[in-house]
Amino acid sequence: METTTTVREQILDHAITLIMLRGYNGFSYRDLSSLVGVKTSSIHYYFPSKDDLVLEAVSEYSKEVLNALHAVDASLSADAKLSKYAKLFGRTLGDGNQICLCGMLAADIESLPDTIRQAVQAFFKANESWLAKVLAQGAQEGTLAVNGKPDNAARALFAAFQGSVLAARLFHTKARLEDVEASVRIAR
Amino acid sequence: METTTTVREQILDHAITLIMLRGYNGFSYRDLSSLVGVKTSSIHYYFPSKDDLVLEAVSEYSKEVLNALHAVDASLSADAKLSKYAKLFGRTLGDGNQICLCGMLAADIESLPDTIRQAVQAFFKANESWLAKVLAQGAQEGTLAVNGKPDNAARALFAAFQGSVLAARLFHTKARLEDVEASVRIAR
DNA sequence: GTCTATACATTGATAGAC
DNA sequence: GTCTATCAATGTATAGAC
Repeated sequence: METTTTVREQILDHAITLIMLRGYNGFSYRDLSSLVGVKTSSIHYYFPSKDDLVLEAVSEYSKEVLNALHAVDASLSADAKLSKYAKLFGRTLGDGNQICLCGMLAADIESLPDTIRQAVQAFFKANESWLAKVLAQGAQEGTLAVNGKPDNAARALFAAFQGSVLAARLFHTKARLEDVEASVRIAR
Repeated sequence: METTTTVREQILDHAITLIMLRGYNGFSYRDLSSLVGVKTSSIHYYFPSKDDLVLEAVSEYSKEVLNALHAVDASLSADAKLSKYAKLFGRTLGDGNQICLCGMLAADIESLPDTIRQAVQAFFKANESWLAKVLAQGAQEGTLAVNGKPDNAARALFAAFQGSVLAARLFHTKARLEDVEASVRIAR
């Protein structure tokens, strides 16, 4: 099957990859130009400013991740759901030393306009709320160790995942992600 | 008392602040030039390349933070030590939307030479090992909820602190740091 | 040590031909 | 839509006078 990929889509995909690798200030239209094979002026045709491009990158990335979360089988046990989540978070790491796009942009947030901040905030909230449900389920099942209220614990857990991909890439090991998973899983 | 501050120290201090605010690719010698009041060529006199400057920034920052950790009263209870740590982590936030310098550089790590990677790794390890001791103490005292081995839990906890300062700045609230503290503190 | 002057590449962005 | 051509601004860095 032949999948048609428009130039616009290629630009956006490579932009997402580059942001996850080097951050907002670490890639340029020229980088995209050589990756996609069109001139920088053509990129400006699709995305007039860099902020336009990044905002769309956040939207696209968020859509993909949230779709993946929604696709997790609701009938699974809480600790199984958490494993899926950890795998999702670590996937990009192995392929190319990338971290979560929204975690990266959170680091770059002081260089970015408010529109992007809001989009990144929305991504954080969606993940935290998904994790809160999983933690609540895990507490009820007795499969996950939840200290305090699920909402608070979910925010702490999401932060731990964000921090752990940073460390995983820094140390070239996925073990850091497993540490986070282990910190809430009840040993059997 | 008159504290003499050399130009070199001023450059380094402002560099640390700027890295914590905008990251490696988000500040320039020109920024430092206008902050310190010397020309960029003078900055090159002290720090020939930007990487030299950043490496020294990591050393200086690490020294300060580790000194602060060492200064925490050893006779305190584990949860009191954890409070001190959280406060330490959140301090820079309030003053100017800064996050941990080494957390920021971990995000920028793909743009940096290996010397800096090693320095950032050392900072991570030192913090994780300090936290591991606190968690072990807390488990014994019954003041902290530690799931699994202290070493693993400490890495997860440090990641949570790193992630939570990102979120705290993103949402303009220190509550995210308190969530992390609450996730390990046993309610009384 | 600090400056002036400058080199030289890269950056995001625009105008206009095709 | 994609290109060529060009822009002004910014980036790190160096040479050499004082």
